[in-house]
Amino acid sequence: MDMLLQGVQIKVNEKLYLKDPESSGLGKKIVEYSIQMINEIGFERFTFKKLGHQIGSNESSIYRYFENKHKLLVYLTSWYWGWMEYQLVFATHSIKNPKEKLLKSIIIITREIKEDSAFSHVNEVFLNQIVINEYSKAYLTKEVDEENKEGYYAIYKRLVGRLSTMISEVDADYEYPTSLASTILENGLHQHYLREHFPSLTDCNKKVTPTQYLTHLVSNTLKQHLNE
Amino acid sequence: MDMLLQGVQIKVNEKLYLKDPESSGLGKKIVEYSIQMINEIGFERFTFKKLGHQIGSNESSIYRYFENKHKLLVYLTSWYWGWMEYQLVFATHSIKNPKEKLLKSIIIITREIKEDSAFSHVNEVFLNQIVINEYSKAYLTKEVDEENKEGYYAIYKRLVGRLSTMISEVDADYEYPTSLASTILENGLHQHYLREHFPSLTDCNKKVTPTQYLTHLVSNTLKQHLNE
DNA sequence: ATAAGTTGATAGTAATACTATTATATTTGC
DNA sequence: GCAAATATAATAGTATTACTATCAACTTAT
Repeated sequence: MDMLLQGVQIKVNEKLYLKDPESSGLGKKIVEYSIQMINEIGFERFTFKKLGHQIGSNESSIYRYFENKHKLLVYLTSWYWGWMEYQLVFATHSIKNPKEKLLKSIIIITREIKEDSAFSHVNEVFLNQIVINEYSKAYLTKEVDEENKEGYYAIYKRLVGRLSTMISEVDADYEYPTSLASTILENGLHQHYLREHFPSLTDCNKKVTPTQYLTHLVSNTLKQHLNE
Repeated sequence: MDMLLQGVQIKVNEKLYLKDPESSGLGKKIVEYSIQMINEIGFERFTFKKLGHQIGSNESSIYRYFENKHKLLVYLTSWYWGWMEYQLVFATHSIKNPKEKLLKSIIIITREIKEDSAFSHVNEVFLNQIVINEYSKAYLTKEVDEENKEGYYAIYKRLVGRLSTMISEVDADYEYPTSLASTILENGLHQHYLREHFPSLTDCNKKVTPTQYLTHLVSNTLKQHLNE
């Protein structure tokens, strides 16, 4: 996954941080090592104190970048969705055929990330794991409506919107393009999780990918309509 | 939803509690008010101390029933899935036609719970909300594999299994019955959540239910096969 | 009536999730 | 090259969480 990423920067909502982590060495370290650490010990056990220790920096310094670990998680996952959106647009913009375009998009969105790409301090492989294991915790909170109003989830929503549009371009009569789009994104993550921890709850395994399952699902759902 | 529930007891894994909450008045109070409180303030803010205060009991007494709030959450959600399984079996056991049976099951599983049923100290309406808002947090932890081995998620797995079987009975050639079953369960909850907090991410709304969306999805996916 | 078990009250510990203050580096602007 | 501005580190402190331990009081079963 080596693309023309030099000069490209993923923009996330500025309210997610107190000081832009991209603006300094320490900020980048915070991002780099928080990804490593959350992936390793999980979000619950992760603390700013531990992270400070790990990067040879002070807890209080980290608090100058992020108000709390929840906002850091929303920041990291937003970044991930921004990166995903970039991949999606990049890989599909030249595809004219709507069906082909949609199928390509499903591949991009639901595949497992196995290789780190060109953003030096962000490990997308780990970040993909974090999104699978922790993303729900970012929005399943009592503050979700306020945060949503503040635009914390704007990138993710834009991504669902893009996918929804592509679905409608394949089948303008399909009644649930947005629900189907959100299902692809969310259930893509879920099937990855099940494959890893609850193999008896999925048909996905080493040989069958969530991509295949969801491609089949979407394909048949829309084909049905086209044949009517 | 008034059924013959007298004499029926939902059994959950015994490792989830230190002392069976069904065995005493205090235990039942813990269950009743923890459901209320988690629903009200959310799982993160919920503590045994607050609960103790609410029920006029001591924090330490609650710890004699549940090791920690995580196990209480797994207990409550297990109970919910056990209750759901009961509803499912009860409502579908006499249906012979596989397609009809599956459709009825999807309704049972994905509908919003609006009425409290006959289990005195368990409010299923609140519990349904808790499952929508908090269930992922029960299994998205670093301890999931151990806990799974201990059988904490057995009821949920059995429920997915039942649904998967029903799918295969409608279409024996469909390649992803288990994934589709887990999608129905999980995405059912998710669409309810989106409808409430992210209306722009779903086509479900006051008039269109997650049940309709998922029924349509499954119907078309399987019909496709039957028509081949 | 006594023993066994349950609950309540109190105290205490380690960790978490911060905030505040001050000292020390480092950067930058001129 | 130096002063001013800014960033970071160190230390301390608070309230809350998530427990554990102990002992007293009360309830129930025999």
